[in-house]
Amino acid sequence: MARADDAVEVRARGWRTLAALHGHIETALEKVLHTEHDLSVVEFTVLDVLSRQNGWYMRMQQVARATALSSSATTRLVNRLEDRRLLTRHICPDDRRGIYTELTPMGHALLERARPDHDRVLKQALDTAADQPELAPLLDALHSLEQPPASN
Amino acid sequence: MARADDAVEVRARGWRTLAALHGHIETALEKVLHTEHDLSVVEFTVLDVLSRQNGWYMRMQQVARATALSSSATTRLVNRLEDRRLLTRHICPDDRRGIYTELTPMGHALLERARPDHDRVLKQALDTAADQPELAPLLDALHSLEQPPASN
DNA sequence: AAAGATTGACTGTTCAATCTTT
DNA sequence: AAAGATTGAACAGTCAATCTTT
Repeated sequence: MARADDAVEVRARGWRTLAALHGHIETALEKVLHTEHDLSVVEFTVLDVLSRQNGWYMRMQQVARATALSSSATTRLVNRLEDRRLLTRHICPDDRRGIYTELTPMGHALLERARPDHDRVLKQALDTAADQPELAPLLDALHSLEQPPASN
Repeated sequence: MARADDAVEVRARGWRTLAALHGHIETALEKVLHTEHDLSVVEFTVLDVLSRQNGWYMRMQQVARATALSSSATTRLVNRLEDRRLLTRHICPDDRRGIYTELTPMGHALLERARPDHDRVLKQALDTAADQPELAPLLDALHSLEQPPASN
């Protein structure tokens, strides 16, 4: 009975499961990135995202969206990375309100040093998650995701 | 070429997608729960988890695991909720190191007041996520999750 | 000595207010 | 006036150290 509430319950359970898996992975990544490379997960994410911009630039707002952070948190995050000489800021020439960010060679180097640890621990976290059978549908979905729209 | 790296790339893309979806939902829930009920998402989660314990009790460590929080953050979280008279602490009688927590009637009442907003915004967030076709496999997986092992 | 919980010091995040450019 | 980015104040999180109980 109470069949009408089923969809609500299913969504809530799905969300709890998603949040649990996310927390499990994030905790594992946070630990290795912080101890080995003095990077938080969101800092690694920014380096990774910026490394993918070839020939174009992201503004602060776009970085904020890519990380699900507020714009003030993004300012401070970019400050930290700039202070460590991992990226540089440029004023956007055709709209001087906008700020472009770009990885330095040091930023690229740190990212590529951190990436193997990131990838290894990500695999570990997914493997241990697979021990909980109720996560199986979610884990299956993760590796059946579409390629992002190819740029060439 | 570089076929051996494919699995690594697939996992990394899956993780980015999962994190993006998680951030999208969490931001939406955070906003409504905070403005309407002065609750953060993790505070709501604790109330929800505690409301499911009927006849037994969770210790602090279990609350910490359920929320992917450190034990010190859990202590402070439970402090906040206790200060608001939403739950009570009991010393575990057979092992006086452990602390049990239990919702008060006020805690139950707030939870049930907040739940409709939570459920409505969760549905909204999932619906707008469905506009991004690359999230489809993940969203499908969410509502095909198994029932947790029934207790009766 | 180890397990469970808490406290202190520090870092990072948010909201609201501000400053600059359009 | 609105958009983009930054700053100040308050709050929430982590790690390391501590206290109590087993």
